[in-house]
Amino acid sequence: MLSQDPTKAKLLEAAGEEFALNGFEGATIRAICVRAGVNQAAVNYHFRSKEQLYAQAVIAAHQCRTHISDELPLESLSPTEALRLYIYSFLKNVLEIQTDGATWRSELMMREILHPTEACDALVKESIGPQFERLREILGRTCPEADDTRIHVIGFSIVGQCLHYKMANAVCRRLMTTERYDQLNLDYLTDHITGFTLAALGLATPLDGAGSPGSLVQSASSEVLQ
Amino acid sequence: MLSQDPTKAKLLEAAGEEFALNGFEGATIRAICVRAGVNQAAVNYHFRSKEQLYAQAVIAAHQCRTHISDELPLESLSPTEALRLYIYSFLKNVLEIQTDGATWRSELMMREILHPTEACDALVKESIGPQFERLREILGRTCPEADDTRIHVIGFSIVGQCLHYKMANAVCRRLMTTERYDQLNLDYLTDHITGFTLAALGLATPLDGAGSPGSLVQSASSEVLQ
DNA sequence: GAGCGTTTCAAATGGTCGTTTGAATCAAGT
DNA sequence: ACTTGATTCAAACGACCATTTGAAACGCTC
Repeated sequence: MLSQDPTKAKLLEAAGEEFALNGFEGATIRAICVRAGVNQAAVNYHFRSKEQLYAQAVIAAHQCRTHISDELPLESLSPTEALRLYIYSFLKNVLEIQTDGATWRSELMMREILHPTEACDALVKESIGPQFERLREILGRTCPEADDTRIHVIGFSIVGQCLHYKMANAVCRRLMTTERYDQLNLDYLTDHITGFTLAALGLATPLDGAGSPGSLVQSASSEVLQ
Repeated sequence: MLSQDPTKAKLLEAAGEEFALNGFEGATIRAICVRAGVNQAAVNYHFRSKEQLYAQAVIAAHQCRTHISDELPLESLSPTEALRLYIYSFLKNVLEIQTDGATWRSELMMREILHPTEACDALVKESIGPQFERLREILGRTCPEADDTRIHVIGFSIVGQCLHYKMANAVCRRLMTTERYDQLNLDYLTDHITGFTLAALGLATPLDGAGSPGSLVQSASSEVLQ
């Protein structure tokens, strides 16, 4: 946590968890302060209101997130390898298979995405935007002639596929038997979404009759395929 | 609205709008009753509590929705044409380009998907499930050898791409310039997602260097491409 | 250790929430 | 016209909410 003041830091952490769990309206200052172990009046002293606390909590939450954009050596990989690694990392965050127990951060982010408040601008500018920019760099290499709009919608197709397992998780569970749902681990989904996307871009053979991800296409493949 | 009682019907309608707009915690019984033009005590008389009203409102809301599964002649079309029509109809619902002003119904549905309550089971069973079943029928024709899990994840890839423009709408806007965002109308997105998906399945040529959706592949195309 | 600005605290404030109440009103059978 | 059961109504209930208050506790300089 960036804040030097331990009370503010504890409040931001506790507020993030409570807001993620119960939403803005559902979370109470009382519960936040109990969780933080501070007096109830501290919220209105350090922040001016519940709204301000929420905004600060959202910003603070994603400042602690490990950013894909910061750690992955995407430039040193081929476009297809970079894309696979990006999807893998994205899914890993989405599926909350994280070593630390900070599963509430992405939950808070989903709430802000679906029902944006004033904190959304900061969230996009500092976290989502740079992360998406890395994806656009990869796609710029796979589709050198594509215009900016096209790059964006291809990016949205990739991100949309990944986020669906977070956003509509409850529905996905109910649409499948439990045993089939349990097959959808990180590796399976990475293979599927990567294969699906690479085939769409002509960088791998299409999903076969059984729907399995195809193999990589050799260089200069796009001419061959057309 | 199915309910014969006009008071219950007005309450369910008003509750749906308020819950969609403000969420369960944010919506108030007072505001719902004002919107419905009924007395405040009517909620606890006709429904037992706010929770029950919410559950009934969610179920009532999607019972009025026009179901893709009911009206489209998917079986009479080729798989590729059926898929395009399905994606078009799905996007049309998602983007809320609907003649009636019932934009709040899909909003209520999104809330229930992201934060499911007891109403989620009914929602999946009666609305989402049958709709997804139609998609699975189409995909069963395009990927005859695929197992059930594979059909599901391919379906999720399609639905995920479409829903992203609803779920993450605010983020999509902020990631693009306004003029570029305005390009993303129903036709553009239908072309893109259909082309992306058909290419991934080997039913169309991959997106070209400019990222534009490719043309349809002739029959027995999968052997040619491999 | 006196003075002073900052931070914490228990308690209270006013407001709004979901729910309840009991009387008023309505509809229909006799 | 009277009875009876169902529905509506204005008003009030207790609970909980975010926020405020003023005193107490703290950290620091002189």
